[in-house]
Amino acid sequence: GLIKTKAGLVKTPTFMPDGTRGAVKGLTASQVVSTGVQTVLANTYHLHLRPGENIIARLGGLHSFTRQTLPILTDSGGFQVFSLSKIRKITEEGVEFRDPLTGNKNLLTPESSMQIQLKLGADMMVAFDDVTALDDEGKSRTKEAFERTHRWLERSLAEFQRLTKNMKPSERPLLFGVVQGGLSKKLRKSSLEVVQSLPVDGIAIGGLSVGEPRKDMYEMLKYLAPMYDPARPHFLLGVGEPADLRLAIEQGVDMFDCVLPTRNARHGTAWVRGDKKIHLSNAKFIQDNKPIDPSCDCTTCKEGYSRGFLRHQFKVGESLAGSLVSIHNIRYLQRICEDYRK
RNA sequence: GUGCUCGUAGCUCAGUUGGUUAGAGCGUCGGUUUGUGGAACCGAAGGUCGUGGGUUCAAGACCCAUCGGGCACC
Repeated sequence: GLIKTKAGLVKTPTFMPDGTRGAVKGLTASQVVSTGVQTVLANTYHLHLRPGENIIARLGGLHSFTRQTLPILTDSGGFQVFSLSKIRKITEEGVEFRDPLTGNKNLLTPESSMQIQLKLGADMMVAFDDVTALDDEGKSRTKEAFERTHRWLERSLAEFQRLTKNMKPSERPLLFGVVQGGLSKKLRKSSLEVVQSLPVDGIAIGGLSVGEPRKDMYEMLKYLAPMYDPARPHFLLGVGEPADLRLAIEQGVDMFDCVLPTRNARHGTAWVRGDKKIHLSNAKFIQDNKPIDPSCDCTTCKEGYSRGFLRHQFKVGESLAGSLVSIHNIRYLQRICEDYRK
């Protein structure tokens, strides 16, 4: 498929690396481009706290601020306040939470999430949703969160429409609604119907890949596959294992984002042909002169950085190793996407 | 040569008036990571306590000798 955004076209399926604080950790904007990805993610929650959307707007918006020319999708902050569950309070109005660094109280609502994302200058935005875990405590809240996510979606959409009504179509960002419902097929189906009944530009599937057995996620993706609106892109939030990507693409998913390629990279883990993982800090690579994956076309492999060199850099704590392997891992996922486009 | 001082894990060091199976940090080795509070975390291996005697129910610790390092003095 092809997604038209105000910053350019995005071919799907596509993988988006997470540039949570405005940068994919350890990479320059052009290094990110060099991996062949079509779009990157940035985060409402983090950028709102620091440096703040007003500062970024004053510095020309996300593209100017981060020097990234690729289309940028901002996440809504819903997942972040979920992962900060210890210090948050959910009300119908929104989520109250404390800045983990300063202790300051903050309130994120569907309306403020839309305002922040627009101020940041996002090309694609996500509606503010209520995310739950899939453990026993989370399960007791699944239905409540599912219902609230829909009410919040209507508020997100209303605020989005209010703020963008005077924009030309070519300047207007795209808005994704989020499907919730935990591991309940009944709720998921209903949630998908609600989201697709509204004039959102894309469908995001949230609340999966949060620790449930892989089988459960696969089953849900297979179940949802025939029900997607084919005219709109389908975005599976938070998925980034190669095998998961393949399965999801085969079940009609168009977009992914995940911290895994970059987090793994910083910790010395690289994917190689066959979706296998290697731990570059292992002693067996001390004298290994081969690139991470001889069949890979990423710049790290093409320029010949050896496993032995990378191991050394990891062992002495140089951040270059994490950057070089991030380029490789992102490229690995991007190649999976490209293979499916052929 | 004399005096003082120090020798405990690969490294740097804890180790109570002598009291279970001698600990830590770092390093080494292995693993975990799914809409980034994490360049984070979890686990494992690794020691005849310089050596040899002695005292004691019991010694890393006390005594003697010896080897090695450091410092001071002659």
